[in-house]
Amino acid sequence: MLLFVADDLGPRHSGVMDNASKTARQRAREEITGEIITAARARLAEVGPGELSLRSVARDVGMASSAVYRSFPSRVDLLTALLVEAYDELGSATEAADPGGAPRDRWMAVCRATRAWALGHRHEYALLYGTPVTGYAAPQDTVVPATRVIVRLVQIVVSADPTLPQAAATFGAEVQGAVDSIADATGATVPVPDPEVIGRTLMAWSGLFGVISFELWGHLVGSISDHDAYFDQVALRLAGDIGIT
Amino acid sequence: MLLFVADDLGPRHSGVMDNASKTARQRAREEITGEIITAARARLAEVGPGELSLRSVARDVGMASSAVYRSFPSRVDLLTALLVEAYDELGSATEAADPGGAPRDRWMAVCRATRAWALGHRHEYALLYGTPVTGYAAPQDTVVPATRVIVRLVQIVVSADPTLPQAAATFGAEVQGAVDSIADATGATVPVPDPEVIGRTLMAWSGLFGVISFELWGHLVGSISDHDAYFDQVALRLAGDIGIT
DNA sequence: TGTACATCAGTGAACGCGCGTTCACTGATGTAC
DNA sequence: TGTACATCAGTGAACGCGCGTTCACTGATGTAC
Repeated sequence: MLLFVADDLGPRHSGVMDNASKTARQRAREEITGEIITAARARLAEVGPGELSLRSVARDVGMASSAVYRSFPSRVDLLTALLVEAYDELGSATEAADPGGAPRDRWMAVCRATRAWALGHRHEYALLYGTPVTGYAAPQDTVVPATRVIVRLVQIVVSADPTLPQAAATFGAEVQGAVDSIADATGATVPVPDPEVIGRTLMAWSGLFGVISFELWGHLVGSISDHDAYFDQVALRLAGDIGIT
Repeated sequence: MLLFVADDLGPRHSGVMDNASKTARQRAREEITGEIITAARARLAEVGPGELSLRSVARDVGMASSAVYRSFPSRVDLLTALLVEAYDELGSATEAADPGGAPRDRWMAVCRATRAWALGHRHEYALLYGTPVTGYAAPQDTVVPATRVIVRLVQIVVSADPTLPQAAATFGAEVQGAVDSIADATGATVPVPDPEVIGRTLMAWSGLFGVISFELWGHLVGSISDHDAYFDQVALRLAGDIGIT
């Protein structure tokens, strides 16, 4: 997964000033930047990220297309902002859906919430997990929200049982980068999980996105009649794979 | 998965005439259509399917853009032809990679071949399994090659053991569409597998595409250091899930 | 086998479009004294 | 508190681009007699 480091995306994300000390100009600026992002996300209900045009967004907001450049230096910066927002919203949605309690219930709830968000925001999902927009490389120096869901899943797996029931440990050193990232993301407030746990969670994670993508991109059409039931069965099986029963 | 039914895509695919009875015009026509497809696929080495333009292809072939319309009535028909070619090539690649013998070896070989093809043809992979190109719905009345890989996988699973070792049967009626499709595709030359086998294979199948997509779209960057080893471990685990040990 | 007409492949110009980005501008907001 | 200048947000026109598709055309290939 791509990991991001916070970068300056304009006042909206810098968040160092309290509202009182902001000038009217700054507040107006943030507001309009917010409107642009809102309009852009609304646009994503209709078209995919590759087709999202700055001009159409400007039109929806009711301003000259050139004015958008006061908030975003280019189209890809707008896309980056959308990416960050989407990761954050997905993160919030899954965290809100986590009921606590039995690991299996937590696991299923988070999986279902992820799918529900994807179904409800297909183009934003595509922005995050679909074919990357050409000419656009998600900047290394962006944000951590990309890790929110996986971090939560790892916690659930750990809460189930740190000693995984499966036979041999199969994930080792090649997963160390993920271990480090997650340690960073959780700010070491949580014991850093074992590479084996991370490896298996990562695998379940990509399996989860496999099913969701297949459903979303129409690859189940004609094969599966009850998508909800199918998804639940897959999610259950993924849970079993990582020692949640 | 999307299933296609053969449709007329011009002389190249109709294949009813033997070469002798074709006029020079028809042969020239097929040749040029082939050149267009070849050039278009070459173009897909550079840009994604959404950015593939008819004019760029015509330029590469060295003809007027309007001439392309003699072979394809519109841009999406070109895309459809590419889709069919790509499915076919992936199908051939995986079938060629199948060594026969032990189910586990066959399974791993087919999985690795799928990944290798994806890594070597990322934009064609994206055309098949990535975010669908906007405004483009793969026509219902197209081809069967989309099923070639999954059919092969099902055969491998069946060859391993028709009575799956796993506990409860979890896939039932909702998978009947897939059972029918696969029965159609194999032309009933093979006993139609159980819904349970199909369901689990389908699940492993989407898991497979989950890992491949994650790798391809850059979601493993910074987390996994050895992509080959990681993939093998995932493929092995998927094999275990469907009773291949 | 040769001629007369019909068919079709490919050309090149054109239409109309929407795009990202730049730029000189105006008017309003902010700042220093 | 008031004035003079600097800063900045948003405008509207423009640049240059590549796109999908259409259309009247020409020359070559095919067909009927």
